[in-house]
Amino acid sequence: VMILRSRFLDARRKRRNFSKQATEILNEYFYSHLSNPYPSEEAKEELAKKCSITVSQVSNWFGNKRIRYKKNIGKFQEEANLYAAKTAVTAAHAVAAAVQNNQTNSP
Amino acid sequence: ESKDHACPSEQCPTTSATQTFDWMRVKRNPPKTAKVSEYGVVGQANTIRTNFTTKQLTELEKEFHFNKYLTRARRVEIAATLELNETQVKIWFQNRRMKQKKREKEGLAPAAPPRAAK
DNA sequence: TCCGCCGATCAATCATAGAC
DNA sequence: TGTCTATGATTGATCGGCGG
Repeated sequence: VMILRSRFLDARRKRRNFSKQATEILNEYFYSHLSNPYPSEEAKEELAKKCSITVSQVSNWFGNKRIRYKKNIGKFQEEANLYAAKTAVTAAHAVAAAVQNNQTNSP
Repeated sequence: ESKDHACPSEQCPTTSATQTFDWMRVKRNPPKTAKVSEYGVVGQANTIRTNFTTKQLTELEKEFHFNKYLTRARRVEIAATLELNETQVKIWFQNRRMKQKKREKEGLAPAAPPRAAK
């Protein structure tokens, strides 16, 4: 304890929660890409702009989200279903659906 | 870009997209920071993150300002002085450089959108 | 084949904001 | 007002790829 938390004045002290809508945007991306929630640098920049936060903050958010999600999947079940329903379809699913259609409907 | 994969077969109408994808199973190997005391192997199963002391961090920081990169000789010297592995010193400098880069980038962009026109 | 670096990420932890 | 939980940030260390 006496180990004075040297950097007891880290920058992490005055933390600010992101806006409700920013979190909304981040969660939408996360759950619509649940199979691979690793946004590219470009995607991060876009998310950062939409959320009015920095790219680093976007990276931190995804890093924390991934770790905490897999640590306790059950705890996020409700949230997952909420966003799964809210989000129409992912690019992957769209492609999969297209393939499915092609197979059933021979052009 | 989007290289989705692993999608065995989805047919769960009730439990939607809640599968266990590979990224959820990723497990990192524990640190191999084997502390070698004078006497042979004090093989401490160091599976914990080392907590550098303020003194060590101060010295490392000082050295960093002098040189962003270390030479083998300097690394050995510092490791001995601070009682750290050469690897720990090496990694510290690597992380420090990345931190430096991140800061430089952060402190020059989010300022204000120059030509945003209207 | 080994080593150092980079970029991204992990994983544990810190410290605070918010819920109760 | 004092916990207990949610969450953003920090950081030692790992992973995969690249170049020497």
